[in-house]
Amino acid sequence: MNEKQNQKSKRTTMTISNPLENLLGYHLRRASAAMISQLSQGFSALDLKITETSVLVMVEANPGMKQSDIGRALGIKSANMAPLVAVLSDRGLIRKKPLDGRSQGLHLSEEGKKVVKKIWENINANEEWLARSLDKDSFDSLKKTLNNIWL
Amino acid sequence: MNEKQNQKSKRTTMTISNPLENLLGYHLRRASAAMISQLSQGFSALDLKITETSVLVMVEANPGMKQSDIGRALGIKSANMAPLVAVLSDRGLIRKKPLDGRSQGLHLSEEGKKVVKKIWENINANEEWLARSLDKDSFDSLKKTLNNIWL
DNA sequence: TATTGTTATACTCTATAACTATA
DNA sequence: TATAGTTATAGAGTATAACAATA
Repeated sequence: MNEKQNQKSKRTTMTISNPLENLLGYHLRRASAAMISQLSQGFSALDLKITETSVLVMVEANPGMKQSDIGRALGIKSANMAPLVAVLSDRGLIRKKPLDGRSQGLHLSEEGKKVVKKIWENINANEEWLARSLDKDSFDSLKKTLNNIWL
Repeated sequence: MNEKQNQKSKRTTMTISNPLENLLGYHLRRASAAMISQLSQGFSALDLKITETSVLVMVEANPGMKQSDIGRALGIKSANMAPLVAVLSDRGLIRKKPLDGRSQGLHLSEEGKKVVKKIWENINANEEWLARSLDKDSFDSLKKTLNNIWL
């Protein structure tokens, strides 16, 4: 008899009020966190972090590009790009070719190209997960709304 | 004489391709980061972190609520709630009142009530900043879309 | 047994400051 | 002078593991 009401709290059905639920910023933060958690889980099989995958995808799309340009495009500071690129280079996923005395162009290795294919599989699966969570119309309108506003 | 083309790169107008721009997940992450940066800046004047302000707002809306319930509502793990609540308590913004032998209800102090007013000023300013960035229709549809989906 | 709260610890991402070397 | 890249370090948020005390 009325078992549902007793599922969470035993005595009083003390309802929780969350004023943050009315805020767009709050939902933006929660939605982003949920998405990142989902995406990271997929990338863990490749032993890659999200920032690392974003750099690999950029190198694939812009072979020979300097890491400073990639960092600017992704909003990653040069101080954080340095160790990030070092890891990818040490793992043999990217190669550095000198452009001049101070800057080096980044290229994918053969191994890197294989890895990027798997990265895209995960990215596409994540977008589908988002689409499932949002329904098609909301997904499209959200993408259009957010596109080219931030950065 | 075509000065605009020379604003960014000197020699070649090497256009950067960013395939991530087509992804909703990417924009969600960037938008959330931009919003958090904006909001944190406002809270720094109060010497409060975003997670701390979210707890204070919840205590204001639910006086006497246990920290475990607040953590659940906000998606903050109990291991992270403990030091968070301790800081707010040490600063005299909240008070703990024992509910039973193991749980304690949280309440705002007078000082805490004053601080929450300023928190709301910052939150409202942030929402207005978001609305300005997005235009009214997109803002409303975004809020409706994200509402009650995540968590 | 499950819940409340705590401590310790580690990881990801981001930020600033200071620095070297090159254009 | 400005840019490319690096190192060191700190902070904010989140995660797991292990634990004591209580319901």
